[in-house]
Amino acid sequence: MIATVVIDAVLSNDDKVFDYIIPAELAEKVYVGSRVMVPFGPRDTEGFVLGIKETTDFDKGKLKAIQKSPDEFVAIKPEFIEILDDTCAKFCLRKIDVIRLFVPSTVRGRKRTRKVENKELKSLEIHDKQITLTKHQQDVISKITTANNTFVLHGVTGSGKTEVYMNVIKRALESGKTAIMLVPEIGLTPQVLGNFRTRFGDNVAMIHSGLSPTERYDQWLTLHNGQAKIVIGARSAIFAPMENVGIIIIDEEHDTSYFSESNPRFYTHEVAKLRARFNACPLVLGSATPSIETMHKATMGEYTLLTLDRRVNNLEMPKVTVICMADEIRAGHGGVFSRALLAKLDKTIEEKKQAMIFLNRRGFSSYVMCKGCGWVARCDNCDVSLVYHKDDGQLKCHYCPSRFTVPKRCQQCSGTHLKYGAVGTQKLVEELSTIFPNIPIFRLDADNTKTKDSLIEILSNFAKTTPSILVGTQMIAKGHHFPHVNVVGIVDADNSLHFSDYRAVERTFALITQVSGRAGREGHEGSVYIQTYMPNHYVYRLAANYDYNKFFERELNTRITTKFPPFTTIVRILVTGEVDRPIKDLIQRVMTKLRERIGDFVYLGAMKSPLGRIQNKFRYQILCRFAREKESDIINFVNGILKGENVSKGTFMFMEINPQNLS
DNA sequence: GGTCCGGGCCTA
DNA sequence: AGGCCCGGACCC
Repeated sequence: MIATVVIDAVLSNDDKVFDYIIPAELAEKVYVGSRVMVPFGPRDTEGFVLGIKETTDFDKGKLKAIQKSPDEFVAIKPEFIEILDDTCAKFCLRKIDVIRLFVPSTVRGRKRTRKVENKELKSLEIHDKQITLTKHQQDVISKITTANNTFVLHGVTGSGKTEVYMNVIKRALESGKTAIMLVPEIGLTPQVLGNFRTRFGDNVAMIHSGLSPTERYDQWLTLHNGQAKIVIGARSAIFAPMENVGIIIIDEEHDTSYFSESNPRFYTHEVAKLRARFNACPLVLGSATPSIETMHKATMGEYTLLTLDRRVNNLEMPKVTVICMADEIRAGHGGVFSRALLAKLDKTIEEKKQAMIFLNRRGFSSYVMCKGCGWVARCDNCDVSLVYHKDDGQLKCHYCPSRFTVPKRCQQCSGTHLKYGAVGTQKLVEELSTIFPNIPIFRLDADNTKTKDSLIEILSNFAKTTPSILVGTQMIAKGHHFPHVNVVGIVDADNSLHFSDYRAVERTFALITQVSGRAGREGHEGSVYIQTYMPNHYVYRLAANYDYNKFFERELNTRITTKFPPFTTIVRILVTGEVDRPIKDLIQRVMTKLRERIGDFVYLGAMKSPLGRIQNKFRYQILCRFAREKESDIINFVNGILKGENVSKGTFMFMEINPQNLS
């Protein structure tokens, strides 16, 4: 017999497969999906069997034989073989790119990791207890368990979505099936894992990119051999090697982390749909603020909409107050915190409760500027200003690892009057410590959660300390459940509105709704203070009233009139490289070809990308917008052009469909 | 990914 | 003419 083999190396763009003889002594060991060692050119290489057949078109005399099949198991399960081609086509990936998502590096490669027995993964348990299901929850559960649709579960924060998830998962397990539960970020997995282990025992595995190679191998194998029936994880867990999947849940489905923004680029929802179709199982996209695209599909009948519009136990939604910071200044109050928020913090501390302060900017201040000449400290390698980090006394670039000492004088005019720009989380902690000297103030952002367990540590310390205040970036917005938080302050809410991006308003609405949802979860009224310079912006008015439906309607109208997704398809082609000129030429060539071969698209331009240089690489991009063509046709068309270009070493070119990030 | 091959271009 | 560097093709 002859095996079709994909070589585990990035060969070239033509995505070839090679035929090999299966020797008689390996006939019982080589299956479709098996990992094999084959002679390839001058040496032996690893590969994966994608098919087994009797004949070949290749010159039989030149066929070589498979050397060995090293594993006791079949590395790629039939389901993945089945969705391989569709996944490649959807995201313009080569077979090996996708196979590497299916089979982690710990399973590939020569080095075999030893299985570690009884390895305990850190988990975090915060709440507190079995809840009797509301009628709404029961309705939703019965709908999900009776149809294999893609469901959009639109549930306000605190409406008990997690309880719904647990129940549909329980049903899946009861009928002998397995379950995939995705959360938007690694930081959330320990908490969810803790809650699921309490309910389901050690049936639960966890997969995300933060695991050590050994842990990852361990978890992967546990799922692969069927020992664990549930996987909790970030986006890469959509590739968990389980069989007979009975339910797939994507929680906080609007979250951008479900888009892989580096190679290999894929969109979790699309993979989930392929898996759900293969397994004939329901897919649940849950969120308090479903993305415009998702909700649009629900209104068009492609997805089934389910709604939970009440909090459990009839809790009120937190009361939201929008505060005009310009008014504060006019009243002679120029501080970071408004008077109303300060008063509420006072009261909260008096009542021995907790507060969360949200600011989507880490560091101490966002830039250092000379008051005399306007010089701003910038990164040597990137087109961005440097952020001052007071805790380690450095200027840091947020786009590369560069660190600089803080200048005492302006490096242009030698002036000594340096101004520190917009406040970050570090500065907020400092201010709060001055105002409330005896109250523990915790901080949570990308800077102090680098080590594996630091996030869990901060969260659990905050959870057991009353009164206290937690300051953080959007990391604190997602899903965490803290019963004693009754006030949430949103400092500089406008921050995310100012991105020149058609999704900026949508993102701001989602962020405010998420953060607000942290307040008042356990029988006491919560309050939220939004500090803004644009108090009349509709995003604040609608977020304050929890009026998602109005917001969706309004945003969808904007997308129609401005011709943005879901009514058009945006394609971004980005080229990066160390030398300016050739990249410029390359992007111009591609632009010309795009223009030559298609008449019916709105051309937006080829230009230096908003961040013109990152990590010493120049960046140019083409943005175009297709109004009528099918997405798959667009992908094929653009990809055809890109493949025709020879990209020199050190230069990268790729396309993105409806990119999340335009910088 | 590694290796081999050939064209281009420098030097003598 | 000889050498060597780089980019492309090829590997079942």
